Amino acid sequence: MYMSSKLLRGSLETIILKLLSEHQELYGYEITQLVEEQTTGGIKLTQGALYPALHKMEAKGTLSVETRSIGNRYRKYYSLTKKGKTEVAKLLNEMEQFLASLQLILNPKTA
Amino acid sequence: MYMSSKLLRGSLETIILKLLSEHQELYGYEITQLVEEQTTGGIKLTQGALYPALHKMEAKGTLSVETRSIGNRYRKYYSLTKKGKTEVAKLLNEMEQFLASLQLILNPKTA
DNA sequence: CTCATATACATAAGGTTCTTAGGTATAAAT
DNA sequence: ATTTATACCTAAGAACCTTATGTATATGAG
Repeated sequence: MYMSSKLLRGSLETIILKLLSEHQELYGYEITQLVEEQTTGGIKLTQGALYPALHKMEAKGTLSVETRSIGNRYRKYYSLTKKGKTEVAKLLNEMEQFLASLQLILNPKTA
Repeated sequence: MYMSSKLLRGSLETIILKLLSEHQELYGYEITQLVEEQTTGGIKLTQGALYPALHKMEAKGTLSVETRSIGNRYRKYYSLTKKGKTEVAKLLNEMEQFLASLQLILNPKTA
């Protein structure tokens, strides 16, 4: 499990929040599967990046956790807090602004 | 002079190479101006990020430098080496792939 | 004419965020 | 029975940036 691109730097948190804004709750491993599926393998998260990110977001108060037993195992289900919902909107907005700027560099108007 | 977004992490080198693929030669300060103009202020490079990046790219062999006197001052003009031209293509390709993947997360097909 | 701002280079300390590498344990598949 | 998948975790180190600072010349405003 690897991440594939240093371009991902800085966008992991936004990606996690965005997915949780569409799924109500997700556990860590599930997030890595979702990202890989939705991007058809284009983006693969490393666990070394994912878990610390989740813990950080929980500490910040944007995510809440509920540990649930599945047979002899457990999963930690994450969901957005109220603060998290505000944060998604903010980060998605920032990302769109940035991507728009980046497009201006990548595709300069030939006008 | 500030950078505005942690999302820029990892894309600075690509941006510099892309601009030099369109301008033949540019000096450092000129690059910061160009980026700010082309993105209408959306992206502002910091000198603390720019100059080390230029030095690193020169060391890697993707850029060549020519120091030129302008009155009592000097400017360091950078241009793409042969290796640099190959690198631009590669990095632009990687960035497009990544952005395409990112779009799949941001705008999941509702189909 | 003087003082602030713009131009133009540079480095260094520190922080964030990742990679890489390891560790533990259960479940399923070959 | 052994490998692969699931599912959590941490730690050392690297990479890349921010912030702060330094130096020096040129220009513009009052």
